[in-house]
Amino acid sequence: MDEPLGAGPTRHASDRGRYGQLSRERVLASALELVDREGLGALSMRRLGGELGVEAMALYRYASSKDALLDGLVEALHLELEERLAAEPGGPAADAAPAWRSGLHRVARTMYDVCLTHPQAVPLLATRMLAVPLARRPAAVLRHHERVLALLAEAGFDEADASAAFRAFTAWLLGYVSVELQPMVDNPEESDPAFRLGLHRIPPQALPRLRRTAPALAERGGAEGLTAGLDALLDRFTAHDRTAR
Amino acid sequence: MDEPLGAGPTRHASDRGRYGQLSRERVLASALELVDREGLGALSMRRLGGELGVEAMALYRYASSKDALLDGLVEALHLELEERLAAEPGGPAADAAPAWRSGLHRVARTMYDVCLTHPQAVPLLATRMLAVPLARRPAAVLRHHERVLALLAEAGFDEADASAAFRAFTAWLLGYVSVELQPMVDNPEESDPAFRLGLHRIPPQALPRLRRTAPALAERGGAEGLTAGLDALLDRFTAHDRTAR
DNA sequence: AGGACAGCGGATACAATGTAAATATACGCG
DNA sequence: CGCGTATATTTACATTGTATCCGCTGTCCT
Repeated sequence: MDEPLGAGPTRHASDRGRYGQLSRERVLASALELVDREGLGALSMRRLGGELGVEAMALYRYASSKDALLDGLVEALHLELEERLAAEPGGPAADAAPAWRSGLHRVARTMYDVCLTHPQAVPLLATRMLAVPLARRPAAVLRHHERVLALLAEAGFDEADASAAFRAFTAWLLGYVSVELQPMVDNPEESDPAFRLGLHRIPPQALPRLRRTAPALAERGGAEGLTAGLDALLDRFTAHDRTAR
Repeated sequence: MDEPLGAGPTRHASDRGRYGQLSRERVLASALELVDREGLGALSMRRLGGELGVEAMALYRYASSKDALLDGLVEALHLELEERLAAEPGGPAADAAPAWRSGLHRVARTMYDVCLTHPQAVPLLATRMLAVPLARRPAAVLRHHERVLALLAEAGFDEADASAAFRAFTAWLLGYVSVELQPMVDNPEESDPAFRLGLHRIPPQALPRLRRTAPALAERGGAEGLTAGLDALLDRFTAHDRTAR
């Protein structure tokens, strides 16, 4: 850590090509990897710099602040969403559902999968993303919004209903992944689901239902639970002048 | 930063009865007030100490860490929920809905109101609260869970369905308040809703639906939107062996 | 070729934060 | 009164985000 000789601050950065190696993609990918591995709390500029073999301040060329970096992670998640959607094209639905509905299912399920891959990053979706005013959200997020709106338009919603359905879609999706994926993060190595919730040491007589239901609460609803609830919500909006379904 | 005179570190804390004034309630109330006024980012131990006329370290007697303090805020929100539920007793529902259903409506609506009063604290619900394992959550939160489970049991759900319905209830409630209340925080003084989203400077031809729908997206669904969606979700779980709706 | 130049990364510095440890103070009880 | 315990303060430190300035690297122009 000390500078033994050489009064001038020389000879440092010439140790090979640590020059053009950084890029926004590399920074964000490395940040996401770090968050996946050690959680959001481990993401600091110096730490991330260390991962990339670079000084902390170098990162500021690719994200103008830490908040901007977090927004970048939100963007990265949506880019991964787009990749996955493009990978599995999901042609005309096998089941009898209309195209717009299975389209929304596919978007929701894919987002669920993305979040399952990066559970530690989920809080960013529920907070940072919503905190950013619509127009300033990363392009990938806006494209995602646009895709959902297009599917809703395809369903024949007028503007008001589409807007309501859009908000319901977003709320349900974010709420669902938050509730479902966040608990998995904290005691990850504990396989017994009942124990993972720590239901031991709930006072025995107090809160009887909670105590009884706790094991079942540790179950996951999975992507099926997501799409099932989504259908329920969507039906509510389609059922304006016709009967549900 | 220097000590001009008086070698001994005396004469400081004798300036009147700043002694037994602190309490957990006062600390949490002051913290919540500060968050309401200036946002979560303004909540630091020193700042909060300042609000209470006390040094930062004094707070550690009432919250063992900053995270514990944030959990305390989650608790405070749920205490306020309980107060409000107790205040308006909400006897037998005026409408024809069964008691359990209007009970759930009331809980959801009241929580919505609480969040409306403290929009800056909403992110804590969606992150801190879910991150804490079930059994370690504050007592008020557990009582809230118990109440919801009791209402679901009253509805005749078996354990598995009650658990699924409980998760859906929580996910929808948290997602809804997050989506609905969080944007309101950042540009609070902007009354025109379209402008609040900053839909200006969306590229004109790109994202046409988003651009067209943006004004409608700025609308709020209000508590009605919350309960409507809740009904849709609950119906999905009641409709096991009977036809939907 | 040489030399300006723009962009990249490093070095240093600073203020703000959470918090551990030791210390001083106030209150209540014998 | 004095003693003990709960309460608050002081001091200190490591960690964080980030402003600023500087040297280095590669490119392009003449």
